[in-house]
Amino acid sequence: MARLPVYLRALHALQERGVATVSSEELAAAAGVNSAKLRKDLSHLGSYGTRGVGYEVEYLVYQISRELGLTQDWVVAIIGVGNLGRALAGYGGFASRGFRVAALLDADEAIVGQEIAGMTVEHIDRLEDVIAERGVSIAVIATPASAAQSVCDRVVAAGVTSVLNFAPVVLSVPEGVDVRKVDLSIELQILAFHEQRKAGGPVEYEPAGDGDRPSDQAEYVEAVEL
Amino acid sequence: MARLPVYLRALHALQERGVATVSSEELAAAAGVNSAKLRKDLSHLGSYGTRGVGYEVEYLVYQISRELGLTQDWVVAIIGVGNLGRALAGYGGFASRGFRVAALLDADEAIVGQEIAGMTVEHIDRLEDVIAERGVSIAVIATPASAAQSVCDRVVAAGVTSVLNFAPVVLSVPEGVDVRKVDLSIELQILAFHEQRKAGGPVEYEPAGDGDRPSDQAEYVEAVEL
DNA sequence: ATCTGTGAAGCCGTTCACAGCG
DNA sequence: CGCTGTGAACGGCTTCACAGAT
Repeated sequence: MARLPVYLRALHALQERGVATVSSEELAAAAGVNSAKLRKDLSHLGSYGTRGVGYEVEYLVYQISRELGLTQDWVVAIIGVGNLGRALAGYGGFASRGFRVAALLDADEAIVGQEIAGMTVEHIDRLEDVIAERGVSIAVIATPASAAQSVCDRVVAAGVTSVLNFAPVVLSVPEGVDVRKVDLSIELQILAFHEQRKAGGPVEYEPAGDGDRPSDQAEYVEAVEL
Repeated sequence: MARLPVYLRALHALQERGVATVSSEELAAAAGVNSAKLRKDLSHLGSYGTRGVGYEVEYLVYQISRELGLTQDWVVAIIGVGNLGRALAGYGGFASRGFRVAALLDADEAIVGQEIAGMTVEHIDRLEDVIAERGVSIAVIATPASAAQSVCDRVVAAGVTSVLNFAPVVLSVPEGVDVRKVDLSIELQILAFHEQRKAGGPVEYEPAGDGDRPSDQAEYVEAVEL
């Protein structure tokens, strides 16, 4: 359920505004989805709504948080402390959602030892030790493409089964390991593709009317290198 | 066709290794997809393969590049020069794929005027002028969540119809405008969700065997703030 | 004989529409 | 009467399997 985090964010916003109850229609609008879809998604977690009324915001926040595993803390290691790694290290959205960055690792001697976002960058040689000692369960790979697969192999060998990959390569991992990827350059390429079509470009194989509705925000992604 | 950029990357890698021809099977493996899917995707661009042989790498690279609109240059503006904006400005994967970052804009007087990745950060007040003068066609929003919607409204009003949003909000835009979003915190939440399940967590509503196959890299995304 | 291109079947997520609860 | 929860219809994407080109 990749949409639950989006609902959760919308619910948090409502909570801050002091809203106690929402209808599927309202919440769906805030999350940018169709109301039937939202109801079906929520019904998978159980019947947390009240017919004729809607959903109680606070209760729903708790249920979704629990479903997503956000009621516990997750220990994250960031590997590769280039521009992107630095940006991730300083990202405030982690702690607030139960993600604790416990290590920054890099292979570059010039970077190792630097203080970033209140943490000292450690040498990649310590990777296995750090994962074991601090109980890292999610590895964020922000290395250059060339290093990504070997870093991935090492974190997997060290027992990590969740990887967020920012390097522009397809990582191969054994069954049971989850890899998600974020690739900026692919995002831009997809935008360029649509942009080209709009600009009265040559119509290639579809008649017309692709239909980009307002809330139809695409959800594919790709990665930044370094 | 969100997979074309992935194919293209795999093809570039093959090209660098001097490979002249690939079968659908090989290319599919490199891109992390099924070979039937790959053939169907490529067949939509025309018949660029040779039966009994495979696809000519160089020719296919050209055809896909053309389809994606990468044979022309795209002018990009990055709005919000926090940690993430800086990382994006310094990202090398842009220029090589026909994306030219033509402007960095921010509202913070302390940041305006700084030199980053060879460019001077300009004040957000100049947004409309910059878009018009330099022919910006893609806007990258890397501002805090609170500023994202108003920045988005301004770039859309200025004629931009492609937006890449890193702020953790659902942007609402008029029909005809393309928004893609990258949200890191949502990525981590999805990983946490799966991780929780693996760890012998309470089985909630599915029997078992979710089946994370190796090449099944998820493709949803979400954004970093600032 | 090999590997592409593609009709046909299968599968899964989305949407519709309404029964039924509050 | 309003709004949730959900069976049923729909549509698009994926996979299969093979005809046919080289």
